[in-house]
Amino acid sequence: MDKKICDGNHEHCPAKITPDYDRLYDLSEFFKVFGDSTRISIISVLHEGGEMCVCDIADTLGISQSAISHQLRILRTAALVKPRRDGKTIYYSLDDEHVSEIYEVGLQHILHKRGEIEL
Amino acid sequence: MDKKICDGNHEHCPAKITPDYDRLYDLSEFFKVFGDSTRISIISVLHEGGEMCVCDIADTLGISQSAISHQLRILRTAALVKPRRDGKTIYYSLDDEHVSEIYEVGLQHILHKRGEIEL
DNA sequence: TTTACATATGAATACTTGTTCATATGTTCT
DNA sequence: AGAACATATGAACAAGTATTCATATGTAAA
Repeated sequence: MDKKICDGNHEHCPAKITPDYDRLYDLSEFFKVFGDSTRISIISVLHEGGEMCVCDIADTLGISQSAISHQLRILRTAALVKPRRDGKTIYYSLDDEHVSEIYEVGLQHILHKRGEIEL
Repeated sequence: MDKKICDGNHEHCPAKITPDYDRLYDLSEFFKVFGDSTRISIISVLHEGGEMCVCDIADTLGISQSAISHQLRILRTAALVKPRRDGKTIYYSLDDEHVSEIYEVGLQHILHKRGEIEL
């Protein structure tokens, strides 16, 4: 009952590929976290400025403390940032080296597309 | 009228950072494209299998031709894939080397988190 | 223990987005 | 020209999500 959409008589009919949907789902969820301007801004700020407290992030970005806190939770859950408490203040920093790497590659890509970088 | 949220008396009050919001918005839009399971599956399939036509992508993933076509448009608009017409058939492939790079780094990240890879 | 500060969170709302269904476009073959 | 095939697209609906507002938690100082 394999419902073929096309007749399969194409010149280029590639070898069967069996996608690992679990992996791909996790992967899309991972990238989804980068795909919001507030969250990528938080990542950017932590990437540039290193460890920073919530209110300084909010102040730097001009976004409400509540909104930042909500997004930090998502970033925390995804293990992209990690908190460190010092008294009343909680400092956040990037958790994983992959985060910086992906941020940088993505940035290079859009700078390249804008012609602001030669590569 | 610089409404400070915190009093700024923290031990670690970092140097002023001025985010480039235009860049960050573009960057988030870029990552947003990766952040959908259908689109990342398309990217995955093209990454593994190289150039492939629409109906083979749909067939491989078990997703309707219409849904694939809609998502291909988004990928095309973001310049992540490029089409090549051959008669009735349109073959798609990954457009930019950055796409593969980001896909691979992201995959490594989640495999690492799952403990399926040592790094 | 009150008061003030830093952060987190629940509920509600407004907005975005992915899929389906039906149909349109464009190509090839007869 | 007409039929069949491959892909694209518009409209509608459902589902997800980011922000705001109000408030709660937790910590430190008075």
